[in-house]
Amino acid sequence: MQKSQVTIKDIAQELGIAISTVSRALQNHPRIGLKTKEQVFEVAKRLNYVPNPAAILLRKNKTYTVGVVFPHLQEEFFSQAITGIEDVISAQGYNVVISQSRDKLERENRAIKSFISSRVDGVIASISAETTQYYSFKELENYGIPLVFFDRVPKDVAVNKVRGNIVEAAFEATSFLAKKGITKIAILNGPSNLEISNERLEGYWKALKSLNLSIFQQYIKSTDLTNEDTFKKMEELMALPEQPQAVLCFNDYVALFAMQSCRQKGVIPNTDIHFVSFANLPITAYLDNPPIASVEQFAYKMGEQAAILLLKIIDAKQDKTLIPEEIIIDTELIIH
Amino acid sequence: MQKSQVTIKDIAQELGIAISTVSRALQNHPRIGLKTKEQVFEVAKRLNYVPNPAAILLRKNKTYTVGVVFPHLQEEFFSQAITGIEDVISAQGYNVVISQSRDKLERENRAIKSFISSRVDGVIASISAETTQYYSFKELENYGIPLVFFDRVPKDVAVNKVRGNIVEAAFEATSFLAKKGITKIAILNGPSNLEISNERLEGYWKALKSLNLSIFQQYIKSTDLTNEDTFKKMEELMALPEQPQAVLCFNDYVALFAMQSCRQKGVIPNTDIHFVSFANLPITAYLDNPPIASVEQFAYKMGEQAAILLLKIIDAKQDKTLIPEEIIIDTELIIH
DNA sequence: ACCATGAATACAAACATTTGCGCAAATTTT
DNA sequence: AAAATTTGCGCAAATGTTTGTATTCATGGT
Repeated sequence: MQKSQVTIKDIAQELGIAISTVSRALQNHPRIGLKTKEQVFEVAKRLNYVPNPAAILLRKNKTYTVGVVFPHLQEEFFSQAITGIEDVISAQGYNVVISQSRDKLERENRAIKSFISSRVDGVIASISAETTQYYSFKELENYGIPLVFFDRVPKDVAVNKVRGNIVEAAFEATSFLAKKGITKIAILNGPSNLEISNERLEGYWKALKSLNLSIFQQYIKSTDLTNEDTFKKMEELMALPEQPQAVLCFNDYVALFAMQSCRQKGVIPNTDIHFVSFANLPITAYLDNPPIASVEQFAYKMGEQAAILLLKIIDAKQDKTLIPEEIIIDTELIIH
Repeated sequence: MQKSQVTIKDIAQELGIAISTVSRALQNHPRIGLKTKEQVFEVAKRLNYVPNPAAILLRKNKTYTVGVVFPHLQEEFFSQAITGIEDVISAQGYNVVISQSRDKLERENRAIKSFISSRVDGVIASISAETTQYYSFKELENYGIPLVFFDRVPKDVAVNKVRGNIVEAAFEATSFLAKKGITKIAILNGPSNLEISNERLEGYWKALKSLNLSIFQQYIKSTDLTNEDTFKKMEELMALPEQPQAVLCFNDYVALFAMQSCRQKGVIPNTDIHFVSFANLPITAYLDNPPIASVEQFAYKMGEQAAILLLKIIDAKQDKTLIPEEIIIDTELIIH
């Protein structure tokens, strides 16, 4: 009972017409008569015809597939984004293939290589914590595969990107703390090769500056996003002679881990040291003692926008005049 | 600089040999001379040749792609499993395309239809909370597409499945509570069309029985896994004249939400009412007050096993004598 | 009666690859 | 030295679909 062998040839034979006529009929081509079309559709349904994607792909040179490479699926920020991407993409008849870099450059490169050899129509990428050069992404460009960066984007202007308004968000978050009368504010940032880390720092810096607060170099830490390093950097902050009263964390996961680090040292999170972070993930809703505020980045919406942009580029692929686009999604500081 | 057009024809032309020779050389066919092979590989590398998957697919009728349809990516249990699947699958040169059913039957059906029309080589599925009939899955079978069920599996014996030893786990979890001297143990289960719900109930039931504890019908509740319903069912439990002292929850998410429900009513989780759950997700590591114990199901390992099984079936596809296999992964009760 | 027009359909090439078969030349066996 | 086998490679068909061009047939205008 292998139905999969039915081709347009079978339909053509059944009706005694040409293969090309069947093909055009199925595509609703205007040059095919109405009755012929009806007959074709009837037979197609009866024989349980399913078009062979390989043949279509071969002819059209299009896979109707987009690749997504993100650092982690486990992080809700990314899985929410994927949901947004999937919704948009699949509504247009495309498929999504997902790879995780696990913040390793080597895995990221492998994923992209695989995208190239499977000839995806486009790629959405959020670079790994290790990525400092963009060789693989240049390869994509060489093969003419459209690319949209997501959240973790390169500094480079000449690329398509969808990102949050992080500088503004960090400014707001820092100001929020300062307005509570807190003056000793530290930042537990991400790795500096990620532009979103620099943006956080910039917003933090601007806020302190505008409020005439002094900036201490010791209050500025970066974690490589591993739990161990986050733990260590938080300990360093606590060990300072002037322990900070608040910490602005790279994201909720960093915040949660930093808070654990606190507890181990007998420091009570959000009482002794206040935490504010980025992402505002649903899991924080389950906590009795979440960060006192978190920047909502609307991951789902960001994903949607990235997908829409990518599809737009794919559709306009022949148009070489297309210039790279940057979409910035506004954030919102949520007080818990 | 569109390199993507390089075909074996170009390589053949460059070397002045036949296309078929190039094809065989690249496949390391024994009938091709060593020097020819070397030349072919050299030119292939130089021209940056990438095989066209569409053409291969068309000839071989194989996509080197497997479809995965899971209820949610957001749930760490599933994203961990996907990581396991991805690791195994991609090591064998396959790709993974992922769809989320969001616990909706209609989305599940759509995903499977899409898998059929994109001609995936196999499917791994964890059924939605709504699934009671398996029409779509039967379709897969009709098309001869191998299928492995994962975690949320049908009762049906005649299917391939990978699942945890849930009856045993529920028995252990319930016994654990009883041994603490707790006698009034409720269960906040998942929907009854999921076999894993029934298994939990069975283990719960057996444990109470073996300990000579009585079973109260009011202590047995099912949630449809939406937060609202979980909330409601937990409230019902609390409103009972004999409030339970402990609740065995379907999974960590249900537990966390039930615990929130407690707090709203002024009931202190794990003091007034103890919680034990399934999944033992990493997020519980971030909580100050997690369920007192959780059943580790080794999602990553389960994913690996499912992928291994699926690949095995794909490889043995011609062998019609293959009988459905059931892989059971042992669980472990983790005390927090 | 003749040509132009247009509709409806047929023909065939093209897409990139695999593979059965065949044909030489080279090597081994008798 | 003839026969048999092996080695190395080319030819061409086949996979299922799309699409440019050709063909047929009828209609209508002159």
